[in-house]
Amino acid sequence: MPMKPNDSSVDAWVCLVRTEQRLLARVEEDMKRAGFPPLEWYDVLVELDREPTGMLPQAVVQSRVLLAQYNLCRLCDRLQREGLVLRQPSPDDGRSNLLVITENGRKLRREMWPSYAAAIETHLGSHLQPAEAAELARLLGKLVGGTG
Amino acid sequence: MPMKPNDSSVDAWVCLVRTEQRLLARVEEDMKRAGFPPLEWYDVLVELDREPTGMLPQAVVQSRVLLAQYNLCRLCDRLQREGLVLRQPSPDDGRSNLLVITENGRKLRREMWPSYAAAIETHLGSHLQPAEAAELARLLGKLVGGTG
DNA sequence: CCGAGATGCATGCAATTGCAAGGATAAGGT
DNA sequence: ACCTTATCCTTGCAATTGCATGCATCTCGG
Repeated sequence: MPMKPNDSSVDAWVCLVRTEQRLLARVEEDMKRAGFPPLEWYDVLVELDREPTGMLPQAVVQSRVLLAQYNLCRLCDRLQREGLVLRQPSPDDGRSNLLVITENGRKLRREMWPSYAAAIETHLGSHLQPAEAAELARLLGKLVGGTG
Repeated sequence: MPMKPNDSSVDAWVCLVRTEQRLLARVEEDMKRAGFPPLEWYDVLVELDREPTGMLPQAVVQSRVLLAQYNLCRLCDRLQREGLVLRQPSPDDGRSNLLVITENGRKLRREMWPSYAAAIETHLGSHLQPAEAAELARLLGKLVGGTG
């Protein structure tokens, strides 16, 4: 291999990708078996539900859930079709949509959480001491700076 | 089952998923800018290239790269179409395909690695001390046991 | 005010993925 | 041998994603 980055970096990279994908698949599978929609739905709903007003511009949600713009757009189509969110023209900016969570949306998010939390506990929490989980979060946090 | 909102497990979970997705997107983007195909291609090619014989049953590759069976099947279709692998009927098992890497496949893998290694270093290695990367890998390794 | 460029959103089309089903072979019990 | 069940691979169809583009609006310099 021509280049020689720290072996430990490559090892960490492989572990990171593989572990995340495995765990995410397991958690998603648990959620699906419980009859719930994909976790992306939860991600969007929880962002809106947290807001005191229950609404956010689509672009803000997009930046928080790490989805491509066209992808969030179509995800919102689906959420809207299911009556979980509404789209309102923004009074501040004629280009922007406000995404508004509906009562059904809040209800679904609330119902998903116990299963989600249980799956996280099963697939992650039960394998780590709290201090280890905190250390993991700290190390992961060091990786997300700027564009680097 | 109700859950404490600030549980360190949940925090670690969110960091894990978000960080992996961010970093993977950045690395894939670098690779694409360098004119290379998706990383899955690399994953399959490297498994075969590592084998002394340059071949493995499709099912073995599948279990290593964490893809659904129908997904790996179609990925192999693409690799075969590009002349990077061949499919041979297995002499041991009439149901099984042997995936064989071609000279072009080995060449592509070899050419991808420097860019891949550089991207890993940029997006992960440069943010962590070697000891931190090792610790990260260790913690992640604790998460993948059995079915739990 | 005007125009150039940026931003926020939507959509047509092609590629990829998920799902369900099916065909062929293998393994194990009777 | 026969039947049942499991494994390995493939494929049709629907849903989702990626990409390029288009449209309306906003921002900013003149």
